[in-house]
Amino acid sequence: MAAIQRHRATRQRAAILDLLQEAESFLSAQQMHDALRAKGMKVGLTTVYRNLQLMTELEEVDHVRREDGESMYRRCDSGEHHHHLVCRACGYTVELANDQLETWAKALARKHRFSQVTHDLE
Amino acid sequence: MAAIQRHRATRQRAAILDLLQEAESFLSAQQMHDALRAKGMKVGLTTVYRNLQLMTELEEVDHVRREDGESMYRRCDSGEHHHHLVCRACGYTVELANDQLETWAKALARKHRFSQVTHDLE
DNA sequence: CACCTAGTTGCAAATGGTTTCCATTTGCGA
DNA sequence: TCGCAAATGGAAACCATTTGCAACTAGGTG
Repeated sequence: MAAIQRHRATRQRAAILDLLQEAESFLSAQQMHDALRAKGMKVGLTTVYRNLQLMTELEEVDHVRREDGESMYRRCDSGEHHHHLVCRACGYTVELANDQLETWAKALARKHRFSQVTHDLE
Repeated sequence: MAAIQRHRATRQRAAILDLLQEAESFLSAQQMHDALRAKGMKVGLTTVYRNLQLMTELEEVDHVRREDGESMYRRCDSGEHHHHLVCRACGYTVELANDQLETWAKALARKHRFSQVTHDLE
């Protein structure tokens, strides 16, 4: 949001980004924290949360909520608007770039007199 | 879950259901609690949560999560699978019964070799 | 109608994810 | 090398939701 913002390159931030880079599915903040500690890195849970929040704002990672309300994060390949297909069993995820849905959503919104439609689909 | 379960008709349960009946949009457990107290009714917050949980299991109410993770509940007209169109400003909601989406979702799932697809769309 | 008992209630305390406080550390431009 | 704002992290605060438990009650039974 901030017009000009300087972000430093810290060991912790790099570690979190690396972890997300390797991950093949969504991870929760706590899972990342555990994984980092397991690797022997000293990173505070608070720091993980703060960086994920920052990266989400910068749109470097995607953020979705599980059914139980826990936040899950994932580094996305494209910076564009898209959806995910998530396996409930193993968490395997497929990214979707779907114009059809967009078109459909807009038409639907018009029909019901809504505007500025955004949507979530998992 | 229990095969045979007897549910009593209590003052509190009726009040919660009434409130949902009148509501024109989603309500959080806390909002309901406040509303009931405002009406002069003595209902414990715990009771509100427990009844909402029960009603959700019995599929008498729908349950969705707001962006911030808070649970919102609404009594639905139809007991069938459907989606909602929610106004981000006022909370006004439209229920959708959409076969097209279902079909699309299934085709998409097949394409990516998923099965037993469920989805959320708001 | 009085009784029984499992469903129900509600306060307090516990949970669990996430955020805030604040003192200390650390990038990094000058 | 200096200086300082950004960043860190452990503890405490937050807040929605859940659980423990003793008291209460709807509603079927004798």
